[in-house]
Amino acid sequence: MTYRIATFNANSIRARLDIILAWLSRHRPNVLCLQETKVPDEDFPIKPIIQAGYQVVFKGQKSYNGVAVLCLSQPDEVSWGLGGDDREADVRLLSVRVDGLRVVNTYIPQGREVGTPHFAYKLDFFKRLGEYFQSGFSSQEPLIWAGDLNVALTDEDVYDPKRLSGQVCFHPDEQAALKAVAQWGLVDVFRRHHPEGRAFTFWDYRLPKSVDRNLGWRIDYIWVTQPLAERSTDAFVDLEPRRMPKPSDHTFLVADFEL
Amino acid sequence: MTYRIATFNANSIRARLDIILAWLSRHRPNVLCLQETKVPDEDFPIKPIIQAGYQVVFKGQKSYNGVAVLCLSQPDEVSWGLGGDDREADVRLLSVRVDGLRVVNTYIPQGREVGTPHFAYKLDFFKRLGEYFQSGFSSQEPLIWAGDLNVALTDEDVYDPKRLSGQVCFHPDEQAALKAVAQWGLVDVFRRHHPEGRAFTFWDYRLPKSVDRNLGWRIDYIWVTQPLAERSTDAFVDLEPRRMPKPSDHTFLVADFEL
DNA sequence: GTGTTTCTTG
DNA sequence: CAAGAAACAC
Repeated sequence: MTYRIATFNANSIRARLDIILAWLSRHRPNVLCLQETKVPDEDFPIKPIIQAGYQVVFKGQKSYNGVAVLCLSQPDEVSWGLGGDDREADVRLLSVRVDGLRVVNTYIPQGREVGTPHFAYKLDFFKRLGEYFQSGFSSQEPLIWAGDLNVALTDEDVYDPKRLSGQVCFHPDEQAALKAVAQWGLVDVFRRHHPEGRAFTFWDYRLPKSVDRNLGWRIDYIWVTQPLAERSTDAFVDLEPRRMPKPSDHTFLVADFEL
Repeated sequence: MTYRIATFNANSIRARLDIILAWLSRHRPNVLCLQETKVPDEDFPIKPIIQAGYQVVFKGQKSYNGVAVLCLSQPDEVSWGLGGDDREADVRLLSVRVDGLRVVNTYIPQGREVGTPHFAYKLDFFKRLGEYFQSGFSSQEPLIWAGDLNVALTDEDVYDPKRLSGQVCFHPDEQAALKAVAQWGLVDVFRRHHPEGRAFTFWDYRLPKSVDRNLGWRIDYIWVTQPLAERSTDAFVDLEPRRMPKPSDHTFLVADFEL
């Protein structure tokens, strides 16, 4: 049976609720990872999601960050954050076990400007995430790491690699940090199915007509361990939600598996 | 042929653009007077109005006030304000000649609290408006005075005359000031067709369920000189726009004439 | 450009 | 309750 997992940076789950519900109804993923829900837990829109037939786990705060995982099956073994006393990580990393799979949903810090404390925090977040996988899981087991990673890895992953080289989200230090995490034993399922070619998941609101001119970035990912890579049948970006009225600046990335 | 004129306090023309365009398309008034456009002239949404088949003249400012007149025919002899050096009156009174009629669109000051300088300005505005009609026009000619006058005249014009008596927008001094203007030779076309009965044009956002409980005020008017009063065939309040999502706190008042 | 919050106004 | 402004973040 085909098992579908998707990821979407909603940029406010409340502002995007209609788009998300329509997308769930149309694509019926087994799991949807959401980032930037931007809502305190007491205001999270649980009801319409339940009504759509999904289980939901989440953690958020006012204004910034916030992650959620929606599942057709009941998830178990839910955990948040990277351990230690970094409470911000709790609204950036949400891990669930569902249908016998481990799903780790992350909203990696954006980093603001190269050289700032925010940028250092981003690199450190990757480092701790690498340790998190290393010490907590086996890459021989089926594990999915999905989310907005706020890093484009190659020249094919940004609209203008020359101009953007060294900028935040396209800087060698970030790329190395992300690769180091993946080195543990993760495969970029989108690239597995599309080894070359541009396909973006994010288009800045601030660039006029960025979608029409395809001035985008591939910064949302679904990485999987080998047992799942072997069973992956397809991966694609769905442009449609980014072309709807009042879109997020990101769109949905989808991966299918034959389980 | 039936000639239709309407007035609407939009409470932001940008926030109400869809409601206004839908209403224009459905009711096709020859003239629509708008108040509280709340937009500087450089940001006024001219294009969609032209595309709807209307000419438009307007004057506004940031945040507060602002008036506009939309016409199927091209208006001429456009003027703003009451003369003198009161620049606020320029974004509260807009006069056009169109189809051989004089249309004076006003957004009368709300007055804030009885006894304040704002209340005094409101009374003075009425006084100067009386002089404006007296010295500039003949009540034997067809003239229309429309807009948000921020005064309810009778006990039939507010939801609770006992409680509201003496309050701002239902105070004897305001009522006298409005009547003194009308005394020049103007007929309240809504009351001409509905000599009694409650029919409101404004429901405060702050009163819970004010529309359902009909806790309203009749403070928007279309007044006409005798030549037009004789030709008036109907006048009505259209509740529908006040029941739509994201409504203004006012709704449309309409008057039809056989010209 | 599009979210968020907080403030001010009616 | 719902406009607008201003500040902040991405």
